[in-house]
Amino acid sequence: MSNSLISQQTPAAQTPSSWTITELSREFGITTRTIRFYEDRGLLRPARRGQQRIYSRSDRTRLKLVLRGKRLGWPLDDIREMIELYETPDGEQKQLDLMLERITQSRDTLLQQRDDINLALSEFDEIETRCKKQLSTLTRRALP
Amino acid sequence: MSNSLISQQTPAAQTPSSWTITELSREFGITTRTIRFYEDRGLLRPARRGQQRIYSRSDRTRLKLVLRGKRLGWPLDDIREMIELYETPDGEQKQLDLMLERITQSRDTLLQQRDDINLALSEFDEIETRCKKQLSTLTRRALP
DNA sequence: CGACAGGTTGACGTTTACGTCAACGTCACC
DNA sequence: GGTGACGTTGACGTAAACGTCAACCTGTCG
Repeated sequence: MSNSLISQQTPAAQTPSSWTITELSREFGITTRTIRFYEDRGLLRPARRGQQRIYSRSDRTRLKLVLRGKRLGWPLDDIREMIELYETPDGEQKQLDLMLERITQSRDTLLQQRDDINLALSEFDEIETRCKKQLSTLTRRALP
Repeated sequence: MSNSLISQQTPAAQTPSSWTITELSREFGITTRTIRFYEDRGLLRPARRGQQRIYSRSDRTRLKLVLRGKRLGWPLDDIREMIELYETPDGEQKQLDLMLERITQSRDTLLQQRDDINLALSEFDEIETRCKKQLSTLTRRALP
């Protein structure tokens, strides 16, 4: 069994098993130029039929991972490293140790981000409560 | 009572109540140039003594919020909007409605980010487990 | 055959978020 | 009164992450 989380799954009934660049761009709401740019930066490695790019199921998964990384505000280079964690096959001891270290680092970043988010969320709750109180005060004044 | 979450608190025993730009830059590990740039983009509004900038307790809190926004990968303009939510005083109905809408938007973004983080974290757990299993296999082979 | 949709490469432009550097002010201290 | 430490403004440079545009290839439909 492969170590990769990105490898091909058993083909589900209706979903296609390969995509063109415009199909992917439409599905994810990004431009084809962006997708090619990601390839240029080593984030994607689609197959070719002649000149044209063909995106496999795993290429599509990679792209999803890229977009998730973007939503978290990670730079592309960091995203590439992160994705490599998903695909690295069973390696040697040194390789595995390095992977574990990188996982720890990425996890620390994620946990920090999650803490930041939880703080912001609770502060927003507080502000929202105040707003609503203020609003009800206003309407009470308006209807005496 | 003010509506702001950033307003001055009762001065705690030891903490100073104003800072210079270099003090802040050292405390948060950013350059003075960056701090001035944030001011330029409307994220900070320090007082002046002559030409020099003086940062109050609330300026420092704002800066902390900026850095938190950066850790979440938000663009500076979005961070400014977010911070304005913290400071807007009691407004009129229209203003309050707008605030509530913005809070909802920011919260949606944060919740999406938190979902992404939780997904990534659980995937990393999975990868880590595999790595460790693989490692123990290696050491078992090494010591027959 | 022509024309058109879809894809490719390369060059160049643009925005964001800073860094770098030069020239100048100012205050304290020796 | 010079000389640092600290601070300011302005001009310019830069890396990342794309967008824009032109020129070209390729299959296919009428």
